[in-house]
Amino acid sequence: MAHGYAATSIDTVADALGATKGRVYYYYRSKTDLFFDIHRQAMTMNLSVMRPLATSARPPRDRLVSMARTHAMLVMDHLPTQRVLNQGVELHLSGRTTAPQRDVLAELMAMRSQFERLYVDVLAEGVASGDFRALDPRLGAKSVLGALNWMTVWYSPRPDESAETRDRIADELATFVLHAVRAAP
Amino acid sequence: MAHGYAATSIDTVADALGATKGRVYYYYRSKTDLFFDIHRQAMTMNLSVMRPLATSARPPRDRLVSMARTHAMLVMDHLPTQRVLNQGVELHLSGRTTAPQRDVLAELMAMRSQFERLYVDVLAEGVASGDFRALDPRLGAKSVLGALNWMTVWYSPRPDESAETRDRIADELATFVLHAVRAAP
DNA sequence: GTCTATAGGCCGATAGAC
DNA sequence: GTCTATCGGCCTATAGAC
Repeated sequence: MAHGYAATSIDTVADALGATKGRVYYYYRSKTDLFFDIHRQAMTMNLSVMRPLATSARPPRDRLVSMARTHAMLVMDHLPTQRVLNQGVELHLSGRTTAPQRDVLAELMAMRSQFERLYVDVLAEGVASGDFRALDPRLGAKSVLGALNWMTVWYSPRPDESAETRDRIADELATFVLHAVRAAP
Repeated sequence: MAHGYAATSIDTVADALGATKGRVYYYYRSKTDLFFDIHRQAMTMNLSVMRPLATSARPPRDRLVSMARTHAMLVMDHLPTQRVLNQGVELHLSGRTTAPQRDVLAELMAMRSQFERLYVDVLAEGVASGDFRALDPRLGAKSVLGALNWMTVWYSPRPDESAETRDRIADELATFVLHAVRAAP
């Protein structure tokens, strides 16, 4: 989470646990398996938080705002976890996986797609209802995800940071996203 | 560019050149120096392309649209280079640099700040002129950069991709960004 | 200027004591 | 279940031949 997958050794992980490699390899067969497990846990959390918001009966505008707001809060509250999620793509892109790992990786990429589709569907519905301007929902979702996931790059909690500051950031991001896609009033 | 900094060996770099390690180490004292040089070249290119657009005499709206459009094109035309740029942040975040490298890294981070400030200044000017809604220019710039830089994660050129497809993507992104910040008409 | 050869170190993974 | 010890391999970087 702190140094990236490739740059982190199992010894470092063990140190953080106050243990040695032996313990880590008792629970995980390989470094990749460990990464996959963390990735799966993180994505499961994200989906369980975001799905109810995406599929509620409220109008597309409200759903998108609550999704973006909650998404931003997720990044700020679980920054290391969200960083891992973004590293998952890198691992996927590099193609540096062995054959048996590829199935697990495929499962994780499927979860990523589910997550992204929550945004795509809300955008498509909003375009159809006239709430949102005519846009390609898939490109729109990529852009929304970009604005929000990019927080993992620049956001760093300050020691004296108040809950109000985080609220303000989440609100700004959600407003940005809503304005980007809504139909001109 | 393809596998990430940590996961790429100098042997791999040499292979791509049809050479061996010896040649690489004749030109660069260390792997980090090589990375820094690529990073500097990439950022210099970005700044030289984007600065004229950001500082032209046109209204903030036009400048922002041309910046976003060109930025998107930069990502699509120089995908590996832009990926390297985003990895620079990771290296910065991890703090895994030795003392002598820290000065060079600081220089690169200064160039990153200059690049980001191009957006911050245009946004601030647009807010002051009433072209853009009341927003925090720094947060707005982060969001804009997120939407655009996130392209390095999802964009992958298709073999049969036409220039029109790229134009459409760049236009969609630029429209997204403009709508996100402009004042309600 | 480019190569081969290799030093020196770290890392992923395993074996086996306790 | 956790440890120590270690293997084998890869990687950064250097030395020296050509």
